[in-house]
Amino acid sequence: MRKGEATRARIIEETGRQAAIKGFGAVSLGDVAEAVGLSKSGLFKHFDSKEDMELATLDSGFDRFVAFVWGPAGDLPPGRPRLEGVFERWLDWTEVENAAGGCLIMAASTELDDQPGPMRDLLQARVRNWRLRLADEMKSLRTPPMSDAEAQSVVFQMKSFILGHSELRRLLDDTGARAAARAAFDSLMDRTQKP
Amino acid sequence: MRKGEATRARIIEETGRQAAIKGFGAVSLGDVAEAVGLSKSGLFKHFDSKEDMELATLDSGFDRFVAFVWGPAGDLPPGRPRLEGVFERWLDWTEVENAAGGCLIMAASTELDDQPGPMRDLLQARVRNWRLRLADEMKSLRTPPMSDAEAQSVVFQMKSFILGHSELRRLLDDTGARAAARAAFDSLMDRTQKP
DNA sequence: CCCAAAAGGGCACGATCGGTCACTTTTTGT
DNA sequence: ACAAAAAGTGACCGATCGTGCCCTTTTGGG
Repeated sequence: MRKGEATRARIIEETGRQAAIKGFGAVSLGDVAEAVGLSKSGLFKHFDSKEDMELATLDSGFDRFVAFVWGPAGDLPPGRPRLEGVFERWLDWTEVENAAGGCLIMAASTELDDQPGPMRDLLQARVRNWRLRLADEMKSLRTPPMSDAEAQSVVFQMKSFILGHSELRRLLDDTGARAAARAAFDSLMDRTQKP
Repeated sequence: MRKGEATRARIIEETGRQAAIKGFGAVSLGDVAEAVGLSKSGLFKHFDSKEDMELATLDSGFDRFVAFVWGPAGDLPPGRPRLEGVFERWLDWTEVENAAGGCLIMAASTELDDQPGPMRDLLQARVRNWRLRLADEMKSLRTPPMSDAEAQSVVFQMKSFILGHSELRRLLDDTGARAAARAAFDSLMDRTQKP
């Protein structure tokens, strides 16, 4: 049962890559099967249906995202250094690590936000959880800690700059995207830290 | 030749609606034809191909966007009042005017940013143009006017808050999305106006 | 009213869609 | 080494995909 897991992982990886480019709705089983060197029917030994495959891809994609972005930041001291590390890795995630299609989660968010179902539910739950983690970290920026409402407001702006950076970089081919995002985030941190 | 134009407009409207929800790649001619009460072959009397239809939809969608968001702001005095009007209408556009699937342009931006072709080219050109218009307006916030670089930085943040608002509202079902976006934008305008 | 042009329907095409089934090959635990 | 379980194949299903062709209906200008 070892071989199967490896194949399953390869399928998930390939599905994620294609979904980030074309969107989940435009990914076909045939394309994935061919890219991964399997027959279409071979896919069904690892997933019950296309939706099952998509759910596994989204869930695993989120795991990889959190590990990539938060992982290295765990070594940094809490508060601003850690938040800056997270922001930097987040930028890396969209423009370096996923050079082909950008961030799968971001693509899925705008694709699925108006389509009720298990995919949207999963996405919503995990994004909410991620924002909570960020908000918690925000509080340690000040003593005494800021209110939940203020922390959420800062998280909102942080995420906004990530989204803005992605558009600037991926759609508008603006090489200054990273600098723009970093400047906006630094200013936000300055304002948040001091009264 | 009057009747045809009306039908063409209905097709474009329906295509835009569906594309905002499912993405352009997942819109089928059959679905559009049925929704507007035509046969599939009837569509081809108005468009040469599916891509032709999509291009017309995106172009027309952008026209409607600019008319809706910028139109009413033309009556407001230049500078901050006008920019606040634009921002407010922009929020309306994503959550009120397009209640079903949100902003078509935003959906298309994340879907097409990694797919080279005429659709991406059109989108890129029109988004760039829109940002230039905003940047021009930004300059009249201060005397003497701010630099191009600074104006672009403010536009970047403004657009970021629009994107952040959309995610908060449409994916996370957060009713405080509008307040969060407005607060962030107000703060940005304050900082930009004063030295 | 008339008639050309525009608008639209019917139908079929090859390709591909997600998915099933029976079968063969490979891997794995013992 | 062997049998059971897992992994993978190929043929095939009904439905739908985008599109072209030919026919009928509707429309609008003279």
